[in-house]
Amino acid sequence: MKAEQDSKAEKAPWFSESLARGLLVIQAFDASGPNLRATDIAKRSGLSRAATRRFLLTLQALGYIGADDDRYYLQPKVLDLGFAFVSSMQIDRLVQPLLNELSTITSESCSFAVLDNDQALFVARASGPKILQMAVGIGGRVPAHTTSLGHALLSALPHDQFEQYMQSRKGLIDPPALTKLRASIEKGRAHGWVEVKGLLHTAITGVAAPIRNRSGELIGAINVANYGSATTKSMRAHVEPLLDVRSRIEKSLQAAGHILPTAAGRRSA
Amino acid sequence: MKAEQDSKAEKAPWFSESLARGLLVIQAFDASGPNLRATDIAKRSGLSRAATRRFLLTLQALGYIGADDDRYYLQPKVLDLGFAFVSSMQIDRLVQPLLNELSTITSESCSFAVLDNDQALFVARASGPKILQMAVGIGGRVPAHTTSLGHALLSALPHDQFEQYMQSRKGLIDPPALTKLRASIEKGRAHGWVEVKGLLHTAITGVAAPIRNRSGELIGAINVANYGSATTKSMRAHVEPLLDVRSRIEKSLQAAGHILPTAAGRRSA
DNA sequence: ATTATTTGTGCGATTATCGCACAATGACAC
DNA sequence: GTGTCATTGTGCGATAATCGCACAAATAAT
Repeated sequence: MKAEQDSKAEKAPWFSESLARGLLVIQAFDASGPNLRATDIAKRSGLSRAATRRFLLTLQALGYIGADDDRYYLQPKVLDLGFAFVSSMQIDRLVQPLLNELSTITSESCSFAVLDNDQALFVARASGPKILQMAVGIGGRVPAHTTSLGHALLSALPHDQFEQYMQSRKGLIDPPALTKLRASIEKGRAHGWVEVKGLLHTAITGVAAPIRNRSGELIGAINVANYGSATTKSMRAHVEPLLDVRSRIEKSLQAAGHILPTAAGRRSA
Repeated sequence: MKAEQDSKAEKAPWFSESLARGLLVIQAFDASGPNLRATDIAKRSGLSRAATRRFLLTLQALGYIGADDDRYYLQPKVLDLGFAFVSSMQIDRLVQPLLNELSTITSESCSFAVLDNDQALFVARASGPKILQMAVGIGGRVPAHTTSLGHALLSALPHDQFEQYMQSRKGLIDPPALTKLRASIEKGRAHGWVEVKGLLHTAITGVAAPIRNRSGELIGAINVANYGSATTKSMRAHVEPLLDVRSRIEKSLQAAGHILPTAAGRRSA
């Protein structure tokens, strides 16, 4: 039904077409393969070949794109853009050390993720000493309802946003699973943490807790995950360090002036 | 002496100012903290406040930036841009599994990195079972001369580019270290792999090998690293699996049509 | 209350960006 | 070898996108 973006849509005087188009070009590379020709990219991005070429040249001049003869490929520099996010959140400085600590205490893999629409997006991880490793790496995404991290994230959402999410999942998740999901989230809201067992894979068990800012809004979530034969009991033992590290991360982020410094400061009467 | 970008520099008819400026805005967030106000960003990016605002609004409309009252912050979606690189190289699908395998065989941490100017940029990693972990995570950078990965990368560079690198390091690295570096790289060129001990930290030892495309050009490098008391001998035992995995990664990338599919196809006479 | 900053926005001026059109190049078939 | 087809590089005039100033409103600091 997406009625927006129609043919003659008002045009906003502040919208920078060129920027939007240029970003389209970067994303045209996505899974499409390592090196593309100008025409391919034009097709993928829906821009004219001439425009595509101009953007490619520009990006090349800026060092984001390399060209070999007439094939184009992304340069590692584009990672700077993605990691502008990571460094803007100061993940490496504020979150990673505490995550490492948690991993050492629990001898398990610990991750930090944020919510991106209906997905949990892995931003940082401290791998545990166990052999089995999570297949999805940093920057990877997983449907929120399939992991403890996702449940923790959803449990910290405002009610209306959560209901909106649940609504959007209808038809995509079978009803019994949906019911279970809601139960899990409600338990999470009550306890401040969640436990999820055998959702993404039968052998995976995880405990997770949301990270909030000073005004209680969701920032992300951390978890402790076991990919083997952890008992519920053994996982429960990880909850205390989990919550401890959680609040230390929250303190740390707040001290760094993270998202909404005062948060009280809305327009008053 | 950067004589370029001078006041009235010819102006290129194909360069998209708007794209370049918009990207500047994203990067203005970098380490500057999680949420900035329009004026800050204008200052940091060197653009006029009006222009800055237009780009912020545009990026917000595209979902890359969030706004709260009048603070702006990056949304996780910007990671899509960075990971356009990772997915364009199909790291997760082609490299990560083999990296995991190498880590399992050696019981050590294994990483994949690419060369970005004078730095090794970590793109993927399989953490080993040991407690000690590398402090610098995915997306992180380290001066090339300080790690086995960096040495491997440098050893696969064309001679002129390598010499250019060495030239640029003069004055930044003390002469004896530079001499050692050159010796290490030459050994690397001869053997096809390098061993580096105690450079970034006295306790770190690593063996690494470059990854090349079909035409022999550098793509990246992988390594096996030990953060404890590994002997030279024990590390040597890792060389065989390292080289084995290296060539399997190369095959895998080539099969996926990686960088320069035929590579013979230059302009002939 | 008064000043100093900041934000939001309208506007006319400018120039950056558009996409067509053509020549040149290489791919491929026959 | 020659003829087709697809793709690239590039000029150009037309147009619309982008510029930054300037002013009002709002907020924070003195």
